[in-house]
Amino acid sequence: MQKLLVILGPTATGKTDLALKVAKSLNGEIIACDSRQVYKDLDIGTGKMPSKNLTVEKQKGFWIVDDVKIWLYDIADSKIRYTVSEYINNANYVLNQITSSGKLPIIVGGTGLYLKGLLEGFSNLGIPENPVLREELENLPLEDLQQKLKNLSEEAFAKLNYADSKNKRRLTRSIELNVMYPYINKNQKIEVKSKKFKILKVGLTTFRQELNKLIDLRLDSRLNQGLIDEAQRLHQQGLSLKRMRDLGLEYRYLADYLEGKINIELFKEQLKNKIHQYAKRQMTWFKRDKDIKWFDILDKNYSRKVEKYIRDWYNLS
RNA sequence: CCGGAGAUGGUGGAGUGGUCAAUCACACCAGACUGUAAAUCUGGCGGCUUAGCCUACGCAAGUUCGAAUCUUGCUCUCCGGA
Repeated sequence: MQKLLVILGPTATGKTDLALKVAKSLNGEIIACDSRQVYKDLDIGTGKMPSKNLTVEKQKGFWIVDDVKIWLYDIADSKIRYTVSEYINNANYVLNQITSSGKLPIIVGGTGLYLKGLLEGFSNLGIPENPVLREELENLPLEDLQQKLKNLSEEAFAKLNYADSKNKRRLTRSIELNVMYPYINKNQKIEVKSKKFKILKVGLTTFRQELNKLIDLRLDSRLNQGLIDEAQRLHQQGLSLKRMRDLGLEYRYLADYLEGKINIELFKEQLKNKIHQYAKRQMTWFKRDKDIKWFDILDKNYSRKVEKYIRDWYNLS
């Protein structure tokens, strides 16, 4: 059976570094699984630009970093929202390419939803967003959205968990789905990668406090790499502040900074906190997946351990 | 040294006699999440033997049935004047 390696974990744990090493030794190619690295020109803030002095060659649809192909960088326009559905299509395409060339595909990323969608498939992918409906629902209060969904389907509302039943965005999507259900073919096939591939999931993490320290250091190094210049350039090229805020984390606070709402000290302080929180959310998501084999990146023998673990899996059957 | 303002929970900052363990925001902790996912949302957040009790709004002493809220003294901080 074809093998598929997945390297995942919260931000700032060195997933790509590990992937590059493994790709070299096992003749692999990397598929990024990151909801923000897909956007063209968001290089420093999304961590596409390696911090070490590695060679980088940008090509259409992929980068070559240190002689290793990394797919799914720069495939979207940062001004336009890209979503899971597109990711799954794009990633499937690339996955087939790599597989048919006989190489080892290595999925690297921290976007849990994208990864899950790719590996397990999603049943609702056939139903795209409905801009007209969304605009109509956009400014309704929570209670109205809840009522609308109940009217459409009492069952659908009941299926939402407590947190989601108060989440406008989820309610909107659920309404959207239920409006469309009568008109779609429910027998669409869901491709499930986990059945086609022999998958190894490797998780990289460490203790919260240590992780936070790494995040802080990384932010400082991104600032040195020219993070602010990058944002300024993007803004000049027409990326609105509003859109930057939607992109989250560095770009959200960069927008505040460019607008003069916060100074550099506040920028760093607030952003660091937000990235810490983000890392925590990533862990919350990944913790549920019991197939992940976790490694502590601060363990003295970390490198040796993961690399051996991966090699053993690769060489076995 | 004189005049003025103020000291509230990890932080900012409400509250000016009872319904205050104290609005709210941030931070923090935990969680959810199948088309915005770096997004969005939920719960918790003084302590405990947790339908109750204890300790708390700078410190101390008072007034009152009752004080974070009123009075007096002390300590400290900030602003203005010497």
